[in-house]
Amino acid sequence: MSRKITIKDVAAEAGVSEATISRALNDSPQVKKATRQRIQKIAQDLGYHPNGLARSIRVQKTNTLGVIIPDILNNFFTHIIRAIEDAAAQAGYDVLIVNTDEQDDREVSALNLMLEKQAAGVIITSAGGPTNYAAQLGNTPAVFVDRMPPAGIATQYDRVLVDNVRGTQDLVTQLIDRGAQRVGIINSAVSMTATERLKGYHRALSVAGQPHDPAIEVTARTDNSNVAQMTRQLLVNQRCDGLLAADNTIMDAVLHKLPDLDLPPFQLGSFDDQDWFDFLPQPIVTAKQPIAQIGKTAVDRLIARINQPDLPAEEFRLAAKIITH
Amino acid sequence: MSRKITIKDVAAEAGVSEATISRALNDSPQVKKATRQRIQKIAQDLGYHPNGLARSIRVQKTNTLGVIIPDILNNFFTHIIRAIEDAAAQAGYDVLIVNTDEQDDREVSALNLMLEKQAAGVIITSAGGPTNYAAQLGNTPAVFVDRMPPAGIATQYDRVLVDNVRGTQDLVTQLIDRGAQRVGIINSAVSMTATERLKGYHRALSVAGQPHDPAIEVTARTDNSNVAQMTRQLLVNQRCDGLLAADNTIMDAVLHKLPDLDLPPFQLGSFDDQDWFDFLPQPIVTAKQPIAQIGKTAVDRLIARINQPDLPAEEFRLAAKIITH
DNA sequence: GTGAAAGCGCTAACAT
DNA sequence: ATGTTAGCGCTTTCAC
Repeated sequence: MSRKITIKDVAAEAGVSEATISRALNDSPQVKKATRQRIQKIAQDLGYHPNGLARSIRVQKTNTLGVIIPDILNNFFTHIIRAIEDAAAQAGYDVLIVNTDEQDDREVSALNLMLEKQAAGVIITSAGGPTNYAAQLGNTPAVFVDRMPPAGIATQYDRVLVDNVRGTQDLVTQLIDRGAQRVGIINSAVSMTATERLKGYHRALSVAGQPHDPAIEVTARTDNSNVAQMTRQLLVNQRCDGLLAADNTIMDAVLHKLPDLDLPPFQLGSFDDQDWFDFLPQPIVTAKQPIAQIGKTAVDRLIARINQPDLPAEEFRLAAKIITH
Repeated sequence: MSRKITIKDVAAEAGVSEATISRALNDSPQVKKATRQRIQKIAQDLGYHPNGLARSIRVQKTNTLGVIIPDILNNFFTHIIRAIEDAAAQAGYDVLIVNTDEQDDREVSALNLMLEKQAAGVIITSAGGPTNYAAQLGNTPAVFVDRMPPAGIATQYDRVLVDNVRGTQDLVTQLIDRGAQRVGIINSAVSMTATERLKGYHRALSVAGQPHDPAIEVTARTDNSNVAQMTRQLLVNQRCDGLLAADNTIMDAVLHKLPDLDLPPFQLGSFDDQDWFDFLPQPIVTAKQPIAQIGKTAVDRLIARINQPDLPAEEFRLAAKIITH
């Protein structure tokens, strides 16, 4: 098996120094055009691919952004990934994605991997557990997206996320406008998200002059294993005529349960949108996050911070849009 | 901003040579236990993370597998990614995923990126266009998954994919068993996949003693822009009482069109499964691919080839499973 | 059991 | 316009 082609091989073949090869391949203006073309052809013919690791080590920087994702099977996050990839590519960065499956220890490994690969910065959407970000990250630039780190340290980092309070308020208001008198909520297991979405829910009720009832405010487990039971609880026992699922995975679990129940008409709402909601047998209202914009904002901010590390930490809140399927 | 901590800093702090640090951190048996523990503590305290790029360059290998995906928004491929990540992690490899959005030029860039990052091997599920794999890859180990390279060169590489002929045959047979007398097919734009799925379709018809009719065998564009019109064509104009979508993206487009049409009952079938098919207003039969197994097979084979480059190229065919939602 | 020195592939001063 | 040299951070002989 032929050894890997290096710049040395190209230099030997072309009869010039390695430095000239390097210059020619990097389009340095100071190498003669004829030489450059000759060298590029030789490199091509030899099947030469520069060793990016060696390059990165020499120039002391990479063009890699690390991205930590809690659940790659979740449609919301695949859209995030795509938006991040696009924005990153446009800025000349490549992306190292790691899926943690909502496991804290995998988040720690993911971060380690990214640091070892010398990521220029990281985008974190996992933030489940007790990871000590400050200690792990050192001074690697980081932006948190969607899921936030613990309150104490959140303000040290840039954050990009949807306006949960407003989005949920608008969503619940819409359910009420459509006739719901008693809207139950199955909230998210992610703490800050849950707090904000609950707040929006309460606001909508207050504005509509409807009472709060703790009995119809329940919280899903991370794996949604209790959602089926809660769905029955709210729609049957508690006689809710409106149900809000605080994210798309919860809604999925709710939908799986509904056929078992024999229910009078009720209003259904979900934070996060899915294309296939169009196919459901009953209408559904969603708060659709501006995912592309979230991804782009995160990347732009991260790159800004890479280039200028002492920017003040900022929070970016983007508006959700109410959609009726 | 504090400079990045290197092995040199740890050596200075510990009062030993860099070589000893390296040995200690790599659990070399020849370093005294006390020394090792002392060094590991110092490294920890300093927030030292080894530079993986430098390491890779020195040992002349990486533990990175490149993965090229045509459409990260497609549920099928996110499952593939997850299976690959899991199998790779288990074998001590990390994964570099690049999404090409079905664009040939992005596939070429993706491959270049992987070669520059010195990927130990690549898994390719894109294979859309005229990429010259042999020239691009050189002797980088590669495994093709799901989408195959052009016929001429396919046999030079390992391939992992579902048994399309059998899967489609079983699927169509199921539709016929459920009462369909005239099953139309909207085939995939991916050529080899299409050929095989058409073959399975024909076989099922032959076994059932039903005639072939080219008028009800149509092909979707890559972007599915013609699927809506074809759906009407088959179900209305051609009066099919059965419709097979040859992949999940086609089925999605079909489902979006159905509400516009006012149809007598008919049988619906789809290659590829989706969880949310459960929620559809009418039953649907699918051929579910063994995705986890496909991913694991691909990774295992790739790693085998990395360790033993002159293995003969092989094809792995895995059976799909018929599911009725 | 530990240190000194070389070198992986590349680029950037500094020469010429 | 091109060559020479040094060195990025790490591991691995080869000494001791």
